[in-house]
Amino acid sequence: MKKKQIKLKDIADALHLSVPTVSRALRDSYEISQETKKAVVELARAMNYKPNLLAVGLRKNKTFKVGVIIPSLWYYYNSAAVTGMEEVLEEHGYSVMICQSKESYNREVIQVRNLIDSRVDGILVSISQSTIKYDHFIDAQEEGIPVIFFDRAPSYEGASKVVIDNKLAAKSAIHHLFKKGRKRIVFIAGPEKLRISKTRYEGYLEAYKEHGLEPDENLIINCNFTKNMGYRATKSFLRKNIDIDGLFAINDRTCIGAVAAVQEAGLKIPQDVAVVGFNDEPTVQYLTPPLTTIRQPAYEIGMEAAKLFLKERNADTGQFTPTKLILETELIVRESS
Amino acid sequence: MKKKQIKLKDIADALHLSVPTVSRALRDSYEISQETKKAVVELARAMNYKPNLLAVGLRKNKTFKVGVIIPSLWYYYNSAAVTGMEEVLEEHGYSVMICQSKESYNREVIQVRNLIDSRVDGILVSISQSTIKYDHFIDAQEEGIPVIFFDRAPSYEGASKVVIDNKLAAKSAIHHLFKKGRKRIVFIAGPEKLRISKTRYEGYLEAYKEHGLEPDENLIINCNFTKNMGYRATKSFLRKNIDIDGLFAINDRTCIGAVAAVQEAGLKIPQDVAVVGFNDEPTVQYLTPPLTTIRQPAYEIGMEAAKLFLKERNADTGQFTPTKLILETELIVRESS
DNA sequence: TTGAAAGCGCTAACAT
DNA sequence: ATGTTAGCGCTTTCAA
Repeated sequence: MKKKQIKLKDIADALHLSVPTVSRALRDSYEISQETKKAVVELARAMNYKPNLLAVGLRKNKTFKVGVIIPSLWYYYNSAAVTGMEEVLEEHGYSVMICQSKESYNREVIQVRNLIDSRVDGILVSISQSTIKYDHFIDAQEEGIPVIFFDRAPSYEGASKVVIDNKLAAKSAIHHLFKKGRKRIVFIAGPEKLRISKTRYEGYLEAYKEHGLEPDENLIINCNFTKNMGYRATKSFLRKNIDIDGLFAINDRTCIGAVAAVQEAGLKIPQDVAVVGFNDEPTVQYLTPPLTTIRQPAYEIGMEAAKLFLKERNADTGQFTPTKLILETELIVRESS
Repeated sequence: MKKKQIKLKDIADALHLSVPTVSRALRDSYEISQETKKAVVELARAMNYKPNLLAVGLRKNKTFKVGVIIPSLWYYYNSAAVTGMEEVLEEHGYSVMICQSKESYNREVIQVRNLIDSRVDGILVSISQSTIKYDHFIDAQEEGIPVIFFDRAPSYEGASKVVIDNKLAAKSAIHHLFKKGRKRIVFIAGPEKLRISKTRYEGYLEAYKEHGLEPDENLIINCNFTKNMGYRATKSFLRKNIDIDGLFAINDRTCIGAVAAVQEAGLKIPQDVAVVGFNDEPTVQYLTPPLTTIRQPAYEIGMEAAKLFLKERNADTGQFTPTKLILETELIVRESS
């Protein structure tokens, strides 16, 4: 049943031409006569010729594949970013290979190596929670593969990044809660090592300072990035009976868990505790009460990261200046605050 | 900056061997002496040799890439299925190229063609809402590329499938509502053309029949697969003031919209209207009230689809019998019913 | 305007 | 146990 793949030679033979001529004709080279071009193109269509991308890739040392590494497809903003990238890249003939690090540094390293081995033309990464070394990315760059960080970017300055201003976003959330008359705001800070956790925490602190209030360290909860962890951490926090009137969580999932814990403790949202999340995941507007949260432009982040790749793919490695793009977030106020 | 890629020849030259010998040594061929093997392997490690997969692929006519086409990464069960596939496939050295059809037949066709052009070793598909012709899949099969359908499979019998028993699942939901004393159950049926919509509708009808009740056609709502559509469709349905006491939605997203509409109309869930969704998306247990829903084993579906691919990748095309795997669903009872 | 020759990096068939 | 030759399908010299 297996159909034979048409190759250049088949067309060449049929038209009594040579293979290179056919190749050039199909690429519309100036050195080929109009008639030849026409004949070749028509026959190629008729025979349903498809270039063997492996052969082209081998020859040109390009694969037209871009590797994307994200912590997890479950994260709404990761999927959104990937979709934004595809939007941009597919127009330029690239396809995307998605790898999930599952928040594991080891997996991330392996995936980068695999992508290098697969000779992808570029790597776009949102780093895992546990990533603290960046050698694997440097390796990729040394192989001539441009690396672009998006969303979760490391401190490493040798590559371009597309991020949001996490500090500012956190500040805006806290100031919003201040405006609602809240002063004792719990911060569910996420994993300690993660850079965006720290940065958002800085925003939290700065907001307090700007408001002339003293932050209380007891109000900080570190926990992992899941609903369950948010639930459990909040639950055990509430047992301490510390006085609170507001809550800001590093992301919506954790926030959903926290909200459940708060409600179980008999506290009313927003009357007793005003709540703000982060990310504006699709379902949070249907929670009871609908969640106030910070929308980050994940789709746009993806698009911009892809555009940076397109810009850098041909740049002479060695001496290009990495770009740092900062996109704006938006506070979406709903009934939880 | 760009490091030179080490190739077989570099190793061969360094050891005064021929390229094929090195190649065989690295693949642990029986015909190579132990010492040579050892020397080659060690040097390869030391030089950080990585085979050029393009060249290997060109030679062996394999790419170790598998194409996956899904309607959308937003759908929880799609992401889950993809993750399941990766789990299985990465062990066998395959990487996955994910394409989102975005429910568009045209995009799906283009993506299949691209995957064929990229010479993927297999294609795993959950078809789009608007797919009614299957020529593109047949094309792929004719090129010798195994095609496996998962989740949303077409009626086309020429390829293996991994699905759930949609009729049975729907029946179990309706019977559950019957047990709760409900008789006038709205069915939010999703897009009319979609096969799983029809099948779940059949389950709805059969349940009624088995229960000795006459189904009422006025209780069927057709609408698209989004929260908003669920909301709007339910809203306008409720305006007709038709008597209802139960609601079953084709998926959780639509269901969330429907629930919002029902609650806005002043009806209590589950007292006035008992509600069952479909998919058990991660957030639905945190809705108010937590949603009763049907869990489909998306992750397992993905794994099984991948395993079928592994089984079929070497089978002689032409005369293999397609497998049809049916996985079990589970009704998760929560407070909405 | 076209063709011949060479080579991308690898592996398989056929020597030896 | 190792080397020689050839070829996967394409593009890029270079030559005519």
